[in-house]
Amino acid sequence: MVAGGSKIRTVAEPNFEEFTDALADVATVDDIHNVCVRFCETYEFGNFIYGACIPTSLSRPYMIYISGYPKAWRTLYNERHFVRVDPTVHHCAAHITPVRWDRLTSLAKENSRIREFFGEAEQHGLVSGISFPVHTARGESAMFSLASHEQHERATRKIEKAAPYGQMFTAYLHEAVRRVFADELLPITGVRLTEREKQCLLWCAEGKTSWETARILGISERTVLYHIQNVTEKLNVSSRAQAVARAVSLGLISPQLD
Amino acid sequence: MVAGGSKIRTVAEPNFEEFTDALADVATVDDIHNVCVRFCETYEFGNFIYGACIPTSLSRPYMIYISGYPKAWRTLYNERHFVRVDPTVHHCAAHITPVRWDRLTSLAKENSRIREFFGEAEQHGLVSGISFPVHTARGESAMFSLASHEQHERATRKIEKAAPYGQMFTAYLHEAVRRVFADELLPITGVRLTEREKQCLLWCAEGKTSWETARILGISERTVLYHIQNVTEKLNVSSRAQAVARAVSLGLISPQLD
DNA sequence: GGGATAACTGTAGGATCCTACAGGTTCATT
DNA sequence: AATGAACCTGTAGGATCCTACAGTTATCCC
Repeated sequence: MVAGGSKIRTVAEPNFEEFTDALADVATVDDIHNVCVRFCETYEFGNFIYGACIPTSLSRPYMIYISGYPKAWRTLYNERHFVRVDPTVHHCAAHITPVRWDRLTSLAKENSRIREFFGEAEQHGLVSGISFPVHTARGESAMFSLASHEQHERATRKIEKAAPYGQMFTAYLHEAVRRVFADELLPITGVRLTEREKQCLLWCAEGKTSWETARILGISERTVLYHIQNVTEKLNVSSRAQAVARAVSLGLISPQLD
Repeated sequence: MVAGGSKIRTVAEPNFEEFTDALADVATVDDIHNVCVRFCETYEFGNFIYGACIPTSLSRPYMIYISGYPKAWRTLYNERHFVRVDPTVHHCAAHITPVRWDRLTSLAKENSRIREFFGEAEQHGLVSGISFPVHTARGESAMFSLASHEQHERATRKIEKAAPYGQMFTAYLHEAVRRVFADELLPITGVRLTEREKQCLLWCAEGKTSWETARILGISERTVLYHIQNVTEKLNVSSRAQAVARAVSLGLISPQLD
């Protein structure tokens, strides 16, 4: 039953569980940073960066970065607003599969801003690499990139080797970050809605009026308004449409799996 | 720079790119099924199943299954509504990391329905295994499970070995499924909003009234109402709150990354 | 008993939304 | 020249929402 039509080859494989175990234990951002550094070294990359975008009950999402990139590059990146140009960010925002940077060079040919971006990155020793996206059911998105100063051709082998481990590492990494930041994020993401509040908001998101929801739940229309009002206060919003938007992106409301 | 503190060991590693390449080429569900079968065999598992839940502009999400499970088990699973009990489904709905089934047995001790579920699964040769979740920016969620008839202890080695590849395979698998179903899903997920419609809906989701949005966009309030109305027709909904819910879960509206 | 919390209900007025009617401009494609 | 798509605007009436004021009931915990 082993290996249908696939070739088997023998390579050195690092002990991956070391990293998942380590990430399960981290308590601080520094701990996480250290695990990332070790991962990076193990797979022979010079730099890494992790970034996450977490929706909140505030008007702006909460951004988290854990950087193993040169500080000069990070500064330039922010000053020049490269996040708007960076094709790895665009890929990771839309996809779930990793992207090798050499697959993005075709974009650079057409777009001068992207070409400029890659040029500047190279100046800072970020030549080849791979980026891993991850998205959660709560609408959070994150990405983890591994970078090398080597040219694409020379780095291909180690990029391919690291790919599956990087993908899985990214998932564990994000869950670890989420744990470490849990306390800090609780007030803006950990909004607790009562059962009734959820029900009323859910029916609202399904297009029902307050009167219809009242009939469905067997309570008065006034009570439905009352619950919706409590929700808008908890979510710090000013209309039921906005409440629904927040609730959906925070994962407080979700479609049935059944 | 090689391998900081991590142990290096030597194992046989299947050629993983074979699968990503194959998934990039698939055109039908059968093609996908065959790739899954090969993946399954390569990593020495007897059964697999893939399931996806895709939000639509209809009231119910679209469900897709690609099954390499025994038919008798699938039938029983549906009849008994095991999807509500199945702890792998619950894990994958909430998490982004894979879950080994032996880690879920503690739940079975406390909950008789879960215990019953695992008992029935064993009867059908599904004893040990691992499930991989994946979520997309568009609010889609999917999972891929690999199952073996062997007891947990005996299967641990191959589960650990398959884990990183399974995780990455699941991502490519889901993107392949999404491509194959693109035409079929287009009318219910591929709703196209015009630039103005998006702007109006976005400000609505940010809590602005039509009048405020009109001021922001420099148009009349009537025109904002007109665009919102077009959106509700395109999304097949009856209120702006419902339109916002659909738009957010379909990924038509998203928070700024900047 | 007091305090906190969740759930529930009523009245009322102004703000906002929804819908139906009726019309216009611009631009690209056929 | 005609068609369609996107964008734009107005009036008007009824439906619905939002908010403020003003309560009741039940439960759980200190």
